[in-house]
Amino acid sequence: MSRKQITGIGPAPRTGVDDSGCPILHVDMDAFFASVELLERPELCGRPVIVGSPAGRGVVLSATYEARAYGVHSAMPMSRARRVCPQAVIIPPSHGKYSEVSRGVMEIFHAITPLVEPIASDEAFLDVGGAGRRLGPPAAIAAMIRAQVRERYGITCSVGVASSKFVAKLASKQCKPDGLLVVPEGEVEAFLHPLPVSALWGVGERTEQALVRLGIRTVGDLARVPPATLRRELGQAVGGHLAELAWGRDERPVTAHAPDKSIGNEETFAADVDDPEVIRRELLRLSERVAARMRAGGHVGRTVSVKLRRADFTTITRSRTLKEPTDVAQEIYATACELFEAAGLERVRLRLVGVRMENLRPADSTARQLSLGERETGWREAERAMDKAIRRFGPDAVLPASLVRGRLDEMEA
DNA sequence: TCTGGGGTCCTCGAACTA
DNA sequence: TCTGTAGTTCGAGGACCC
Repeated sequence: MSRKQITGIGPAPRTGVDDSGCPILHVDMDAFFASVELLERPELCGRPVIVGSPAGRGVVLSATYEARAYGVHSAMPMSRARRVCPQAVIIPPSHGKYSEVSRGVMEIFHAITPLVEPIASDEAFLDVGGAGRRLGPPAAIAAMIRAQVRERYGITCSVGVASSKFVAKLASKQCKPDGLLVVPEGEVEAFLHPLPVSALWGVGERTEQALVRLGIRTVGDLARVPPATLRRELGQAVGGHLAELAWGRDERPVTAHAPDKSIGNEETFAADVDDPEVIRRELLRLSERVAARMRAGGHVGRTVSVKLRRADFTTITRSRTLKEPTDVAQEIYATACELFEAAGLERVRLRLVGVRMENLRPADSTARQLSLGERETGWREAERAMDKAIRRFGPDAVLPASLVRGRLDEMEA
């Protein structure tokens, strides 16, 4: 196979790489959070560094390649990470810093094409099909992006260049860290088929197990199975999707503005909790956070969903669709409490609670119906006033009374 | 060997509606 | 009016992603 891996930050890749049918770029920052931390602490370069909560329950958010060499990976429980790599320097996360760098990197992308689809703070798809005349072929644009990110922020990224999002994503993963990989249109199958099925987007632990039971271990194995068999074994959507991906077929366009579908917050307690009062207080805190985010984003939502995770990690969700959409924390909280009570988990030890709003729509497209007897001013206006105070004086400027009481209880304890 | 937090999407059964 | 059917919506849970 003749796919070309180009590493380093040269101005344009050498000739011979056929990137003509490859307008899609997937840019993925290397060990993003850890790299940002090293900018402030250059003395740690070359040492194993883990970003994650140093105490309590938590998982690894990011790790340098030196830490990964010991088997540390993201989402690994911190307690285990400390055990496999005791010499690692552990840095608590500072999300504000990462957001700032992320915004800057996204600006670099937007200067190249308006067709930027962010997937997370550290990766995005770009469609550079329309930028060729101005900036050159896709591989040259990819090299330029890598150079600019390194120059402006001192961190590295890897870029996959391909004819589709899915192949570009696999390509960037294959060339990590600090690499650039073009998969020419005519070589997609040769690139894909030797890869393990777990490399495919949408194949996690469960699906991989199901595929292995069918004797399918590589993407090539998968490609040889009739799509009808995959649909029967894995379901219509997943089976059909994987049958297409195995041949590199992925028609999804790069979409710059995908609307939010849900907004939620959840919290894992430092120790399991079975006191319904404490849980209700947490539901209020989460409802406040969710509602504030919805108002800030100009959303209202109709479905309130509550997530409750027991001490044994089994999780249940309960949801209810309201008659009218809302962005009012008190309405969300009242529904969340009803759902919690209806779940019958009072006095059950819980490790996590969450509140999520689904069925979102723009607030300005929704004429709100006042219910019979409802005053025109109320919680909605009070919460908007709270938003203003918080913007001016900080997040602790205004709190519901029960949260203030809760905080006092914590201080006294 | 203990599992965060923020999301999306899919499946399936029940309830509802035409 | 009752019954069966088919389509749609809702709710719960699970799998997956970063």
